[in-house]
Amino acid sequence: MGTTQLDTVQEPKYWHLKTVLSEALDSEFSVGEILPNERDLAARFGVARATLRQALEQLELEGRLQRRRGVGTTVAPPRMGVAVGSEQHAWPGAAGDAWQLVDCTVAVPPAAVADILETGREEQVHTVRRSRVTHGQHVAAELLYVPASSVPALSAIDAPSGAARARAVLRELQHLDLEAQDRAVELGSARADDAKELDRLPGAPVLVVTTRFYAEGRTAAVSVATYRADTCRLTFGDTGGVEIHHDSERRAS
Amino acid sequence: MGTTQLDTVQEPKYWHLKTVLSEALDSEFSVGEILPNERDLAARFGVARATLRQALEQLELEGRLQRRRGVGTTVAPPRMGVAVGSEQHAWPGAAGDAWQLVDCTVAVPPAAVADILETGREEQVHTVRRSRVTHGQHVAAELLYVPASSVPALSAIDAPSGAARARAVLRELQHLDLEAQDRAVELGSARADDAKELDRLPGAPVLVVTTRFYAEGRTAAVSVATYRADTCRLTFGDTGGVEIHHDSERRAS
DNA sequence: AAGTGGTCTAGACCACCGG
DNA sequence: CGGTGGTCTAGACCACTTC
Repeated sequence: MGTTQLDTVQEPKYWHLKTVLSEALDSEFSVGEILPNERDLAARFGVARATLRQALEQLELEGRLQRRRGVGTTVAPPRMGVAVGSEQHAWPGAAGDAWQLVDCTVAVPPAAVADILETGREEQVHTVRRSRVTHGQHVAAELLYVPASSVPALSAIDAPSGAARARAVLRELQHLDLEAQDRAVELGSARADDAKELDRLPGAPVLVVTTRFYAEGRTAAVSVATYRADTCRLTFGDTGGVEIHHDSERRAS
Repeated sequence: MGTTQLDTVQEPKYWHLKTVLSEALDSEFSVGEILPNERDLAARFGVARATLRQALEQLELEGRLQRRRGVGTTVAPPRMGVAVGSEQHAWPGAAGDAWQLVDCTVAVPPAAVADILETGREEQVHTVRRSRVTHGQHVAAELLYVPASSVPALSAIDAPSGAARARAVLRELQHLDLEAQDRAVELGSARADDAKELDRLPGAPVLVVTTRFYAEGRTAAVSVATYRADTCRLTFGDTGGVEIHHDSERRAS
């Protein structure tokens, strides 16, 4: 990349810098390539390191860069498309649904979830933890909240623990008649536990997908899935039964 | 809020600070209330202003705070739910669809859009600009790209300009038989023009919703809608025909 | 003019990864 | 161990809003 001077304009330096870097990434770097370190880059552009970092943060947010402490900054591959619309309505755990069981506990859910489930704010529910791996990348962590009333066959005490218990909860769920589901997407920042599972630092930007499952006229379960915002593009197949071909579900290694 | 000391722990100060502030927001502030200014807050917690700002940035990202230059930092209302799933498939511009026409130009779209449309990268297309207002708030800016081949009745030169031209393009679109649509959501940062329309600074986090409209076996139009990530929760109605009642579509003033 | 948040600097030290 | 990105400081000045 050239050592182009930053013109003295009435535009924040970090914004200008981001543009310059972005163009350099397009033309002079290939996916996976390592950039010079932050101190060198800052010196090359004649700005303080903090300013340079502001530009890099933006580019990372847009999925153009990937930074790892102790390693360096690399050019990120294009975001991968991750199907969220879920082909037809199906309970979590239906045949091969891209999610991998981690474990299951019984715990009091966050107040926001309790309100949606219409359980009391102190009431414990089954909490299944799952994680999603796509194209070899860890892209999402999920917590699935299932009130005991949705899986009456499961006694809270006799079920085995961990993954076996998780399987049991999901198996019981399939017995219910799924009437509808409801989804919302919003921006969030990764909690410490999710961040660890996603191999990011706490606070990393994530797309939070909240899904509400309806059965027997009420909310039978709620899923809160946390997707890495830097590497994922969430896709919703709304194709009305028509088969669509994409050549865009790619991700270079 | 208390002047609680930040314990010396092995956890970033800004992270701890964010937690403390978050709890204070829950218990001691109400929506719309103005926080003390950044210099005072930093002094009160015994940290540098930059560190305090890191915590505030996180809270703003999560939609808990709203900051405005020259004004101050206020407690944000809960995010508003914005329907994106679009009740059944429909062309943009169908009866009362929450969007407001701004204008229309003929221009070369970004390369990524040209690729999806399968037009040449130099080919000009109709570009309709719309904006979305929900609950009195400016929540989204959209660019709708329509190749001339999708609206053959419109000659590129004789159509009127501005909003009138936009209406004409949308009217012609309705004549096509919409076969399917396809949607993706990803995180982005606001370009200067979108930022201005959304009353944010350039670079503000946005949720970018890309919708592809299929008709006559090909992609007939592409919409790129930019939603304010701080104030919006995108909802997708996947309710399979069942009527669902929410009590959550609220937004305090 | 006064007060706010936004940008920027030039340093320092820390946590983590790799050889 | 050396090198990387992550955190933090204590200042300064700027852009904007409000009065």
